[in-house]
Amino acid sequence: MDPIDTLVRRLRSIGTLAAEDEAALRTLPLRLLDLKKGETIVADGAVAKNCCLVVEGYAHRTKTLANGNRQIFSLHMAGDIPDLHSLQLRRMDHELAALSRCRVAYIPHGAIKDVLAESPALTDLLWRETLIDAAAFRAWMLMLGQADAPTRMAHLFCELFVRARMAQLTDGSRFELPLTQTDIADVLGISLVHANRTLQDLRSSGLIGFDQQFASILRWQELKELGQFDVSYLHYLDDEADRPVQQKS
Amino acid sequence: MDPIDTLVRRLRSIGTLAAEDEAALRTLPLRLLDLKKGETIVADGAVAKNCCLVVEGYAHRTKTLANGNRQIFSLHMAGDIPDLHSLQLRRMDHELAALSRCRVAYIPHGAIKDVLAESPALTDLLWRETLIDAAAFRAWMLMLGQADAPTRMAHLFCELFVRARMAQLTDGSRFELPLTQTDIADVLGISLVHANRTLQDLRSSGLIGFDQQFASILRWQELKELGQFDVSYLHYLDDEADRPVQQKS
DNA sequence: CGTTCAATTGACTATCGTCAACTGGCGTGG
DNA sequence: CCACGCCAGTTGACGATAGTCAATTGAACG
Repeated sequence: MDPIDTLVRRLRSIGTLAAEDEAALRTLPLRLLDLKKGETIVADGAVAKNCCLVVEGYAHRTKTLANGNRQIFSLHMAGDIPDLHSLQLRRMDHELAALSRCRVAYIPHGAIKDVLAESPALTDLLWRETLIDAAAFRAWMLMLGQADAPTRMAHLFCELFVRARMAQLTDGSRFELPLTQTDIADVLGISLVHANRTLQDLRSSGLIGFDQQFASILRWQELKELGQFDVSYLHYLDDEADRPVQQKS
Repeated sequence: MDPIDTLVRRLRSIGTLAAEDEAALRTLPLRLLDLKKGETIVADGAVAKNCCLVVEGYAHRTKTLANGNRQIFSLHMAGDIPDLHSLQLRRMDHELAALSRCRVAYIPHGAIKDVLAESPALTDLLWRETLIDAAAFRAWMLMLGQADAPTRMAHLFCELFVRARMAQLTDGSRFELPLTQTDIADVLGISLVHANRTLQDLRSSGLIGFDQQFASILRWQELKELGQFDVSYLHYLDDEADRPVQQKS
């Protein structure tokens, strides 16, 4: 899969990308890198000189408290640029790392700025992308502050499924999700033991299937209700994001 | 106080603002409005046509879950534009409202876009402002997911104090903070009763003073440690943000 | 002077965290 | 080839942080 294709698909799902802007993106110099699970992409406190486009697999952003507690802020799949903000905030206030084995493309800030200088429309679109990132943080703040563990977990699966589907990474109701239960616990802000028990509840009530590498949405409507999930915060252009899920027969 | 003065001060604290860009900002048409406590500024789901600059008092962003639980995402003081993101994300995914009696200035999107079209530097600066907003969300996600109530509360007072000081809204270690304990609870993601007890602990241990309208930082160093507060996520340009607090004698 | 809102307190409950032990799979190295 | 260690998942028992319910006080306001 061509790296820029994934980016173009992502941008087209949230806004209008003119042909000449797509052409400009395709001139960007890329440095491809394959990463192992857990490898740091950009360290907390580092001064970034590149942005990092996820091409395959998953990346995540994380911050660790003095007592060792870790919070995962976001998960990123093909087409995402998790550190796009570093264009304007050079010094990282958190860490970006590979969640699974993954492939990323480094793009120098200078090259991106050159392209943006020529296109206000593309500037708007990338700005919009960073704002959708922020909107997702708000959605997660709402979960972390106000929802119990089952709701949070259902919400997580809802968000990841919709994003994967919009990025054409799903096969029906099934998609790759290389998360350990420890990772899930750190996203949801609950303990590993509690994450394990909550996951078992979701599985046994037939809402989702999940084993290490793959997740399946078994009852979309019920999962959405449990997770209090409203897709609008992801700010996709069209209604495709909210269409029902066809189950495998 | 001139509305644009507060905005200029805010922008100068996080980046470089050229004289001609400041001049351009001063040409923006403003519609001033005085709001009562609790009044909605922009409703959840609304399509925004203006941005809203806080001139006096406090505004806040909030979202309510189906079960009635409310999470406050952020508090905003003079110089902030809490809905700057609406430039690129027209439809609100949360509500903006007055936290206390406050004065705001509406600025039409069109006027801002006209100014930004002439100045890439100002575009970068406002983009940066929205990204600092997102960075604050991450800091709060970390608290909501990983910290206990006393830590969260200490962190809240740390952040509000530093921002108020940078906005020149403090008098020594004292600043206006028109928050009810219900508001605090909704920021911290804890119950009102628990917020009340945690606040009493902070007061009786001598770290802060707080009564309805005003907060005082009594032991800055200890408060920072309890709140695990590291100012860097606010991305101020200079070190002033991290200087010690002089107590009143 | 009554009503409402904010703060406070006590008592009880429950969700969730911690500690600890056990299982199974997988890869590596002797 | 098998033993060992490591990692991920699972389970039980217990404790603690935090939520809920309920009642009281005091201040502000009309």
